[in-house]
Amino acid sequence: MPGHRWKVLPRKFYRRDPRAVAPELLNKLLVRDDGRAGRIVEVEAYCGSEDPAAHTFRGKTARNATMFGPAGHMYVYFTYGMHWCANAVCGEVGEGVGVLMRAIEPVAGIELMRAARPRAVRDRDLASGPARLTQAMGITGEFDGIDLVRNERGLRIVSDGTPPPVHAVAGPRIGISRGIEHPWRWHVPAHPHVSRK
DNA sequence: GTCCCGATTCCCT
DNA sequence: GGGAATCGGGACC
Repeated sequence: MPGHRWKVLPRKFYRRDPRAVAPELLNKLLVRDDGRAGRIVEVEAYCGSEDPAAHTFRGKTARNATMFGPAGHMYVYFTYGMHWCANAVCGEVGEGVGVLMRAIEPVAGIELMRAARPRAVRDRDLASGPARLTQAMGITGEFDGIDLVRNERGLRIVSDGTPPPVHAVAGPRIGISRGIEHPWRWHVPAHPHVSRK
């Protein structure tokens, strides 16, 4: 992989409102040092104490502690008794805000992703969905709290120079029952690897 | 301690 | 479109 041409996103990129960070994460690359990499094509912002859909809405707990920590770290949580989901922590320490990565387009290490997701027949099913994404990339609870800026556990988010889409599609978030009025989901227009239309 | 349900996925109809 | 799988967090008694 031409890693030397990739720039790791700096801490300051994340130290902002997640609603500003989220659309700018589109077209960035989530990269593992085992060769797996994918282009981020769908994200959602979760906004702490002002957002009833956020895990952090009711304050800090053992489970969500990472979200209240420094920006640029990764919050990984377990849900539905079987799935992991991954977020980039944003904002300032104590805010409990971040961006859920919902879909990537596989761009490297696709054989490893296939091995991790043997049931996915089509490439577009490999990582189009928040739990599919973590399965394809091999992300589990062991990655909760890692510093993406420092490439901990070999995981990072980089730019290859591709800008975010000029007109990202915004709409309601998926799978939530409260806060549905907020258009805090963004995806690359007409991209086949987005989890839903 | 008990109970409900979730930032989901997959398979069946 | 509907339901099962599967279990821990968190609200509430």
